[in-house]
Amino acid sequence: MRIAEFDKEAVLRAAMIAFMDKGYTKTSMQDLKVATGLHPGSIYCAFENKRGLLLAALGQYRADRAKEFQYFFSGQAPALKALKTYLDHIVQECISCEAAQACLLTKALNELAEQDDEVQSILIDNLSDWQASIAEVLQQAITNKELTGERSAEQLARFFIMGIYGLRTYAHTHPEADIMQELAEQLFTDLCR
Amino acid sequence: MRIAEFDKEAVLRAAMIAFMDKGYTKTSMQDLKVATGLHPGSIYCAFENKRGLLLAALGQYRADRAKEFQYFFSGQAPALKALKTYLDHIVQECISCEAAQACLLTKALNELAEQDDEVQSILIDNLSDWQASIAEVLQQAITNKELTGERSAEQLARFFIMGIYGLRTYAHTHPEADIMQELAEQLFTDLCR
DNA sequence: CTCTTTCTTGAATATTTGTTCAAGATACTC
DNA sequence: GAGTATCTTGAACAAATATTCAAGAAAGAG
Repeated sequence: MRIAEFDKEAVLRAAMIAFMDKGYTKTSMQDLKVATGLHPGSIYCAFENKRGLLLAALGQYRADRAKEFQYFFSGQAPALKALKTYLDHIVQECISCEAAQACLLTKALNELAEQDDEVQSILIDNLSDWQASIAEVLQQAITNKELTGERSAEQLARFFIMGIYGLRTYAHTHPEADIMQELAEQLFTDLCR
Repeated sequence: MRIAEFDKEAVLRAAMIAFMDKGYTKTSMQDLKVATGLHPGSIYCAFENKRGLLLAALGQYRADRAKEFQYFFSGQAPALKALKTYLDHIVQECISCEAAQACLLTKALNELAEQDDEVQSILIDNLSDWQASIAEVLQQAITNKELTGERSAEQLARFFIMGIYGLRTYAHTHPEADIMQELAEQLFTDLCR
């Protein structure tokens, strides 16, 4: 017997960053070797192939994001306030574009949608989950009368997520803090009207 | 003497579509040969290399979009009404995802930003131009009292463009007509508030 | 018609890519 | 401590890729 040496989560996070940095196609096995510290053989043994590594990384990403989400919304703060804090966090992520600021889901979606059906459906699943979580928060806000309920929680969630997609893309051209914050402010205000 | 046989604009449009379809990296010379009908030698003779073809295609794209923009905003319709028509047109583009629905600029931005500085700055230039054009339209709407002017034209233009970025990405997951139209409606309403 | 210039062709090239595999290393079991 | 199962290593492989180039084709000039 012999036990695997590497830390799977660490490897997957390293792969995530590499994929976000250069995109799936442009990230070579050489890049992945450097990023993860794993030799090709080990990668193929553990994840089947490059695509398998992407799938595993997507799984890890989903888990990480779910934990993050819980952190932001498990507190005592009113739903809408928590949502604002969450949005600010995302904006901060966009601004401080260290290495790979982008969301792996969005990045992969833009690159691989309509190319790889399985990946696409995984991405859509993940994003739908996320949207549902946001909708729950918004429903809570409506129930608490923080929002009028004029627009449904689902409707608002879709709009909110569209906004974040937009923010992320916008950050590629103008990652300046003041502009990004203004856009987020505007998005949030329109949500509350 | 001998004159070139191929139609440059047609070739560039074909290349545009190919690039939008698979992304720059994944579009092989073989793909480009099929798409454009040009043999590798001719492509290299006319555009230096694959990257040169992308740059040329981006130029053509800009010209085409500028003409399209003029078409939508040269009429007699009030500025805000024209903007709504323009937005509807973009939504329609997103829904009917024939081959490559995406905007070449957005697509390339998501793929190549932070990879190729020259391409990135060209993209930012183009998108800034576009934003400025939208801002002009909005300024006209403010002058005509179609809008309150509570928010500046530039501010609104940024928000509008962020919204379109978001719409385009959202279409990858849910290209259903009703959802897209609802999102666009919501975006436009919030612009007018 | 011939010459010359320029464009076109597509096979050849060099590079990069994802992937495999056999030899070596390691740690657990008995 | 020997045996063995499993992991690690990195060189080797095959496929795909961007690019080049020399030969062939076409069109205008003289």
